[in-house]
Amino acid sequence: MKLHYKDLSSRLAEYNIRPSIQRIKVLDYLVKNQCHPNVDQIYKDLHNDIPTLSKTTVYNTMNLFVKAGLVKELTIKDNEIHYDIVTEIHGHFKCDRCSAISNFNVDIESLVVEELINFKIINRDVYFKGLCPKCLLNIN
Amino acid sequence: MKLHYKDLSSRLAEYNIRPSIQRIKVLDYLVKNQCHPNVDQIYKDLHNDIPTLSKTTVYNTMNLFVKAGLVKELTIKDNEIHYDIVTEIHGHFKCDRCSAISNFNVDIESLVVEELINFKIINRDVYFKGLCPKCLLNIN
DNA sequence: GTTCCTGCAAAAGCTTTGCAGAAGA
DNA sequence: TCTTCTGCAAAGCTTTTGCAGGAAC
Repeated sequence: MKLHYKDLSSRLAEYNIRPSIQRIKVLDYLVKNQCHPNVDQIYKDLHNDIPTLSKTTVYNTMNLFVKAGLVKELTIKDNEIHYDIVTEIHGHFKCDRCSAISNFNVDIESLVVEELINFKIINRDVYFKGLCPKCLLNIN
Repeated sequence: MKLHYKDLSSRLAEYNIRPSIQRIKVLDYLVKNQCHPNVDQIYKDLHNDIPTLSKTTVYNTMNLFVKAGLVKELTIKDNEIHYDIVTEIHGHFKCDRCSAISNFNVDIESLVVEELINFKIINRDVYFKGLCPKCLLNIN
């Protein structure tokens, strides 16, 4: 599935975001590489394509995307912020060894927590840590 | 319930941590104020009691406590790291408005996730965001 | 006497801010 | 033309590191 300028541009338009070249490229990157990147990864990978790109613009773009609801920030304790273009509810698994992040499906929408009955829950996140299959093999 | 030097000291000993005055005071603070503090809060609140205390020592102490398993770092996307002396598994709710963090009980240990069958899950965290009862009242 | 701990100062790393020039409507 | 966007430089914050003096065992 290859996304072209028009598709990306109209996707931005849905979120009331104007289509600059930088924003198009960042969105394209996020869609093609669903890998929970941080700002540095996005910057480094796009730098070849747009040599004049600055990190500030990547920061601006990601903050804009988050505010618009196009991407989500991951609830992951790390030094940097990681982003996810899949905004449907799902869990995240982070490997303690290789730091790779995987998505998984989990039903926490139907979870009723007695103690939170008077709270308004807007966002639910599930975050597991441990060892991924690849690292488990390498250890044994 | 008042904890004295001996109780605190032996609790540290259980985790093979030597009982310096600073460490005793930090542990005392954590036990008395189960409030998910960050380094700055701990530092500010203990500074009156120990005027010579430095932030570096608080950082050192908390890193030591985490490594020993005496406290846990919260999985909360914030600029700072928050700590929890309750190490049993439970969920955290953070209010978007007043930033207060509350604990709640949730059973995610029994949750079986098909996709993670080949993963080794060491740590499970549930993190909800939204509005706490107090802030809900103030808005309406 | 040795080892470990504290705390100052400096450094490191991520993110935001100010601003001038460029691009877009 | 007027508003918005980009990107450089600098600043802001949290956290870590180096190190010398001090404390603990």
